[in-house]
Amino acid sequence: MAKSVEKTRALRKGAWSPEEDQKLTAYIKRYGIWNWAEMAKPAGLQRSGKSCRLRWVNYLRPGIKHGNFTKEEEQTIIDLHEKLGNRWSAIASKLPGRTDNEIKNHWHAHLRKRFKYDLNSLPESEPCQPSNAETDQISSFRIDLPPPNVPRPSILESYGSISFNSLASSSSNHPVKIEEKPNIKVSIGSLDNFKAE
DNA sequence: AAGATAGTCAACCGCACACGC
DNA sequence: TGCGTGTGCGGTTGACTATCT
Repeated sequence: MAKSVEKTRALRKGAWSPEEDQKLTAYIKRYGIWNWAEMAKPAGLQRSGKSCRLRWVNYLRPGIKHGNFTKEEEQTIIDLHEKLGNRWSAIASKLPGRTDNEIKNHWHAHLRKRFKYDLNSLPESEPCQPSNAETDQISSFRIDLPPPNVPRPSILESYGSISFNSLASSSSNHPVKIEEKPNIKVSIGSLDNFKAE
């Protein structure tokens, strides 16, 4: 399936260009997430499904906080890492807007180093809040009908209402896991179109 | 000013698991 | 029930930037 598809065309690697970001975002806004492996082509991207998913989940998804971790977030990471170990996705699920990749990076870059020198007294650091522009990205979200000749996203058929974050960060095959993700309220238009068709 | 080093973060890789057939 | 496929996850790498010498 996707593997064979991906084998047959040269896939781009490396950093994503703004154009690629725009294409992926526009495609997902319009059609939703139905199959990462098959989405790339109609979206006009020469990327693997994995690459698209990673880019979306870790960077493009609305609600992602970019910027420094607050003291509270750092403490949460420390506490959860003590309980859960290197289960970054589980830790990320407790920190809305933070991705497992970001937490993992932060841990390796900051916290492990801190633990090395001083386990108990974290140095003071100014919390850095994400800009309004970033948080304001969580606004309305419209999903139209899928393009011709592609399967419908089963996730949208199964749920009458859905949080955008759930839609964005999960596969259509694992609806149970979706509910564990932090809820970010958004409005999604045109869901009825799926049912009506 | 230029090279070396350290820090940061996006992205890739490979494995494991869930699911559908 | 086994196999193929898609997705999620954790570890790692590499590019880029900042700072130091």
